Amino acid sequence: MTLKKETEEQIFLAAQRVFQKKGFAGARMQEIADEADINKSMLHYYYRSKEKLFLEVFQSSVKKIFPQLVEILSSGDDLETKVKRVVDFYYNTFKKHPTLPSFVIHEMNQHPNRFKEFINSLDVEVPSQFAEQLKSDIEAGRIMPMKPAHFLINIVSLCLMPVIARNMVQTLFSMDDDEFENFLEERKELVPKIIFSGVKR
Amino acid sequence: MTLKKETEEQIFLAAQRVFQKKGFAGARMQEIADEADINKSMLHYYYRSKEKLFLEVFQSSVKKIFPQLVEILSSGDDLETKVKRVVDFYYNTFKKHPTLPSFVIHEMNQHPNRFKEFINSLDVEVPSQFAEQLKSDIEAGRIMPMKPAHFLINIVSLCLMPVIARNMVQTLFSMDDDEFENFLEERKELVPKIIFSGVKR
DNA sequence: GTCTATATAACGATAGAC
DNA sequence: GTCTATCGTTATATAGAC
Repeated sequence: MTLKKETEEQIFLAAQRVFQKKGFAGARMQEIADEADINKSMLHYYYRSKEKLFLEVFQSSVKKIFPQLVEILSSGDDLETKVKRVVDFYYNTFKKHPTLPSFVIHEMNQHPNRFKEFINSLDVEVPSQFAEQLKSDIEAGRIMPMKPAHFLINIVSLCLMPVIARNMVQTLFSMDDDEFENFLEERKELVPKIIFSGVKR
Repeated sequence: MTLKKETEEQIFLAAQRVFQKKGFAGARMQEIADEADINKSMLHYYYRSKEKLFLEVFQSSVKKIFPQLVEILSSGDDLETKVKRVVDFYYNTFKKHPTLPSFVIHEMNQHPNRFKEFINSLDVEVPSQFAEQLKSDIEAGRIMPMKPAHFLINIVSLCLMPVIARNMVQTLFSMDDDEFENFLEERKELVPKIIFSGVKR
């Protein structure tokens, strides 16, 4: 008997890497076992099935993206600070887990209803105070008029898309890995500027 | 003998639907055959293997996204017109093919090198004239200062992300399908406004 | 708990009749 | 060109020894 907790954790971490890279359909239990350096039977011993192992990884991945976002939006900060915190949070998270967002999106699109149920079970909701805060910044001319949904989707789009489509960006603009890292760093400053670009003159 | 061309075309269209929805690893030859209402053996008769059928679908999908983009950027239009045309083009394309962008991104991430080679074989390149055009609009204060790569990625991000993450948007903001369609319509106007929001005051 | 061996099912692909 | 039947492989999952 090695330590039970360690083995289970090893499997989970390996599964996370493989699922996030290959997706559920593309992942192989053998590959996860190899990645964890653990016998393939152990995967079933601890998680019963590929499906159950996947679900744990998927739900844990979703939790990395949404609750933190809502937590920042619910804070007492002013809007500009919130936006900067969201941008920072996303770029730091995806630096550690580059394939996390495309994984969540791909699997969410495979099972939309399962995803909806899980999100609802987390009750992550955009705080009602947020809409008023946005309205006041719009009236002050700091942000161009738009609904809260557009505002949030804009931030998320500008942060996530370059990470998801990294290969596209590097190919089209002939960037090597260092240049791409630098590109992302530049966006940390650029994205909040765009979001707070005020009304068109 | 039914018409050869029609059968081959039927298979391709069915494969397009299934691959774009499920991805290569998640797609089943039997499902493509059912979707095309054609015997499974015919898939191999016309396309030899799943891999070859997939490649045709993937390459055709990539061609739907990039060459048109470059064509618009290379035109004689002023920058604001170009942006509006790009936004219109993407929203119209993805209205017809909602799963196209997430499919291309997912498969591109599975085989980055294959993707790069194919893109290079198309020689889709951002026209050199474009950087100068952007510079002149920046100097005129119509756009906040940034490199061409940021400018283009911003447009693509704001257009593609809501389509790719449709289920996320609809879940978080409790939109039904009609409300979501309306949301996209609103963005057709909003995105160019954001892009041309000028310098921060 | 961990391993080897194996059951079982699914899937891509082909052979061969028509 | 189109069909049925089937081969060969691979993948998930389990049985059973240790």
